[in-house]
Amino acid sequence: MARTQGSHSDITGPRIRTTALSLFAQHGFAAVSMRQIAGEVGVQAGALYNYIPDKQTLLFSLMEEHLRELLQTRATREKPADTLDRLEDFVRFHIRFHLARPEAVFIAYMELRNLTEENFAAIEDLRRTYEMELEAVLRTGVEEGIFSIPDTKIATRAVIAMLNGINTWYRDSGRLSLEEVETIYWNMVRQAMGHA
Amino acid sequence: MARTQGSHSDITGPRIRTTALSLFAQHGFAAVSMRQIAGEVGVQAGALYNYIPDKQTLLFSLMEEHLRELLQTRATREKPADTLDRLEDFVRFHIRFHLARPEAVFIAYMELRNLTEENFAAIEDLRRTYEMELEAVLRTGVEEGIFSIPDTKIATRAVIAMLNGINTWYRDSGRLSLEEVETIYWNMVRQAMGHA
DNA sequence: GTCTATACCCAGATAGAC
DNA sequence: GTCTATCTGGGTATAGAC
Repeated sequence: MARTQGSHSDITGPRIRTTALSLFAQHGFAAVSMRQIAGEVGVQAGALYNYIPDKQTLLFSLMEEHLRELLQTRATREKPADTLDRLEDFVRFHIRFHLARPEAVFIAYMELRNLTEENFAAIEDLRRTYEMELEAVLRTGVEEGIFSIPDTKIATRAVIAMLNGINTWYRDSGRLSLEEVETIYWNMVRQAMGHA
Repeated sequence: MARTQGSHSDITGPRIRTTALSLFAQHGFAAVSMRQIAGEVGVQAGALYNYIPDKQTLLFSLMEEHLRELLQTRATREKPADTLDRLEDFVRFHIRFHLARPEAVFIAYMELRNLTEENFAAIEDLRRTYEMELEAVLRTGVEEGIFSIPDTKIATRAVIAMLNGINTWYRDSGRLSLEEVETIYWNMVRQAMGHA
């Protein structure tokens, strides 16, 4: 993969990010070296620093980009008016979005320990924003009497944890289609929330 | 914490393990050095190798010990005859056992990437054994007609993921007691499994 | 923008004195 | 069983030539 020489600013920048994402997901942030990333990209380690200030910032920006895209995509989506439909929409959206980018999801959950304090706080803030939408739906449903759960905060966490678990086992080549998985989980979530 | 000199085989061995467990949970396996472990224990790095062959084996043995204790504890527990009671027993046991040793749980899930192929296979085998008990209960319940789930394998994973999520937020000092958390989750699980 | 070279530091693991 | 000392390799990041 050795590069002779030359200027490739449009290509190298994005390639560093996708390569780092993939390597961090496979081996973990701390276990991946800058030399390793550079090697896969096809440049020398020093060249990476034309694009990123340091390794920590690279990790943070990958996580931040992922969460911002999540919020952005969610925000521009048309939402059903009915509360039950809204929960179904959230569940199906969550599964689809997260299964489509397993590496980013994995990093965003597993590498929180490796963020500096400030960066950690920023990422947690974005995640909280996302989860608050789900909690709002659940609270509305409780007020309307269609859900029966004693604590919407806990129910929110339970739903998110259950859905995130899919990423640990789902494979495109598996025996169930994405649509089937969505439906199975949607039913479990609906029932768990005490919907009749 | 410098140790002058002398022999402490009964103390040092266990201390290495508890210290490593704690440091790995906090910073991640790859980010913790042998010198760091030795420093906290109060010995020089070289002395660690009187107790462990290498860092990889240390990680593996910590995970293995955790899972063996899980299986052991579970095996020697009296099980209710009724299927619904059995599921409730599993849920409450799982929550209690895992909340009691958050560091070991965290490592056993987060550091799988850092195991060699053989060690990974051994750990996954132990985990599968544990989860198979839950799946057996669910399958029995479906046959008896008290649960209504289309796929017991997926339901098993969903329940485990939901319960494991508790470890990411539960604190002894929080607003809910362990008993309350258990009951809330037990109800969500029961309903998710389609129990009337 | 990328290269080569390097500063500086720390990693895992071992050898041999005590 | 622990220490000190050390081997060997690799880490992040920077400097300066092209």
